[in-house]
Amino acid sequence: MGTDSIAGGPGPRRGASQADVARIAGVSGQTVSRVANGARYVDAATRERVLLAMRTVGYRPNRAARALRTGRFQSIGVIAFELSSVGTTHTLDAIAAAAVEIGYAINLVPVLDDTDDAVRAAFNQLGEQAVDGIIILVETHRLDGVTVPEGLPVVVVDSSAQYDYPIVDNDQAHGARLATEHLLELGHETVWHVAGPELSFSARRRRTSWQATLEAHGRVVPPVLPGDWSTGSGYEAGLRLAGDEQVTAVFTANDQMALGLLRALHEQGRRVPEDVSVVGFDDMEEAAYFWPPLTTVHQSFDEVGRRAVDTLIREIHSTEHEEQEGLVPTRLVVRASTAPPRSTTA
Amino acid sequence: MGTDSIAGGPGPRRGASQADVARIAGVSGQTVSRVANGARYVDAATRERVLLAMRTVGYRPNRAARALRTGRFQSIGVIAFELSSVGTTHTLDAIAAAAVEIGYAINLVPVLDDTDDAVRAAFNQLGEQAVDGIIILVETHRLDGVTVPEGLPVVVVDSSAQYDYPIVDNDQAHGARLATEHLLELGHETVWHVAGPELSFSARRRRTSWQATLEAHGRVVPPVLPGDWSTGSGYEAGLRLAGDEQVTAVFTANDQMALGLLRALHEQGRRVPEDVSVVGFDDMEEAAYFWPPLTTVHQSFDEVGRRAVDTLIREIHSTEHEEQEGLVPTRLVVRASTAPPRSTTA
DNA sequence: CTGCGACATGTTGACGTCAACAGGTACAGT
DNA sequence: ACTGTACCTGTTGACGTCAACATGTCGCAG
Repeated sequence: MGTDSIAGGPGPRRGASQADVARIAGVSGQTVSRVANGARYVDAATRERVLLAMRTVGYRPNRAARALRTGRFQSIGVIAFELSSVGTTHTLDAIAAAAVEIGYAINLVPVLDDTDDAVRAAFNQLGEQAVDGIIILVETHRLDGVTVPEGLPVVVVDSSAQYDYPIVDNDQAHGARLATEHLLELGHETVWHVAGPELSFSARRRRTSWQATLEAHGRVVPPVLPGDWSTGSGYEAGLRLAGDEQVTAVFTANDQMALGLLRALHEQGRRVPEDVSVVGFDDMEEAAYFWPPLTTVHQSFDEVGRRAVDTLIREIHSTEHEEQEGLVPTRLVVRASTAPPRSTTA
Repeated sequence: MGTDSIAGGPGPRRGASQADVARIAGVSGQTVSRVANGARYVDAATRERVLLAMRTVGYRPNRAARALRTGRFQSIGVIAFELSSVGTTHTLDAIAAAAVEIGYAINLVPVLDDTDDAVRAAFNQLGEQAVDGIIILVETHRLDGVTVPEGLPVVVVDSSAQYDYPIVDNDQAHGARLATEHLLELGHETVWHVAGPELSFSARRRRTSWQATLEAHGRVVPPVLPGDWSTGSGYEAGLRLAGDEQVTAVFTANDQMALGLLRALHEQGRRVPEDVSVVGFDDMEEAAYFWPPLTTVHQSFDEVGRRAVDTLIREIHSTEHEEQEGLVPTRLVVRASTAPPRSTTA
């Protein structure tokens, strides 16, 4: 029979090709291509015949061939660091959803550790990967020595402004200011801060903004407690703060650390919010069920993801750089972990 | 000059090709290919010359062309549902890491909602996507009417055994038994259960195993409290259980629901573990910092992800199906949320 | 009845890569 | 010297697709 066996072609798995469809439908390959791509100028009857043939043989266009021919891959690369962090995960989720909706595939490249080499390796991967653009979800500033392949469009999800690429992010500074001002307005003398990791720009922005807000209100700026996003580091910070009666208000750079902090305060017999008020950052799903329910800064990861994709697609289709910075507003969600201090100076 | 401008080729972005490297190095394209793929029989000097040429022009092999030629894409598709769930995220993270280490790319396809159509759409995507195999992280049993493209290797991360594909998962049944027995051994009369969503096989396995364990010990099986993995649903369940003095031990199908439950119990003045013991499932990072620290079942998502990739790769390279089921053992982590009941029948 | 635009289809070739084949050279064993 | 084997390199063609360029047909204005 005409159906030749597995032998012959290079790869093992060979689905039906455009040519097969063309033969069955009695048209040229080009017409099949036209139908597949929804081009104009195809007779309705012909189109039907082709579609039928496609269905019978189970035709699927070969992305590799298409990409080779057109130079377009309909795919965007996402470089992510530490998928397990709340923000990254949510953002990735939103990015994936947005990308799929416009027919783009997601090429996920994890950065295994935060050495320069790992980051470079990730970029190299994407260099030979078939992607039309890159979204960087990496939470480190270590992108210096790294060369982005050729003129690949790039969008960075980060609050730093030191790249030449468009940036999309939650408005960290605004959120941190909201959190700090909220505590001051409640009557607290000053606000302590448990920071995120040094290398994270988000963390840095939150810290800077907290400090600036305190200074703007003429308050003392207490020493920063170091943290690394983890619940454990929040717990450590909590143990250190619990001993100090002066501490009546704490702003932690994320919710997970806030959880650890709450736990440490409980253990040490400091009540929240009666003795100490706590504000987090992220508004992860669980935050509303902390004990007590956590006042925190809500971030719109969905919106960030969607905007990142939008921006990247626009970069891909346009020729010139548009260097806009897209900050998504954050908002304070007041729950039960904050209250006026017990002994207000009055 | 020889360097022709942007015009000419189809796509806009054209990096250096094998031919360019060949010209510079003064060899044939085939030799460049050999160097790129580490083939034997290339003279050391020649290899150096080629490598140098590669570096000068910044050559990166074109994955699309390679895939077209070889029929191999060095890429695996991951179909994931609800990225934001703890287990899925961790597993995806591990999968990505494992895949990258062996030079495979990850093609992430989210299932936007849990309708059949959405699942089918995801598969279709991967059908024309360039992937060598698929890992299914979808937490639903709705894979019935779905046709997996051709003979694409598939690995399912799920506890159901109803597919013809290899399965890798944490040993849910074992974990649930451990949790239940732990509570019985502490002296509790019986154990209540807050279940995960109906459609989830993991949830179902945990529930079935909990029930079987109770029956094996001749205990009364209390009615199941419905949940949907969310903290909120755990809270609801907690409110319902808090009123019943009979309830002294609860096993929730995941940690997030346990958090909600703890909160509800606190609110209603039921102390944990003095009045009620609670066991979760997942051992998410935060669990150790709940109030009180949560006794829970630890899952090795890393191991599951690694095994899933291993299995898939083996499927890709071998011709026949190996239908083994790889269950990764779980273990109980005892913290402070469990204790003997106050009034042991003695 | 000529000509021109809108419609409909087909032919050719190239995207970048690698498998298959086809030389080669060098050196061992006979 | 002759054969065989290990090594090294080049030539050719095809993977499946689509852009560019043919050809057509049809209907309608002039």
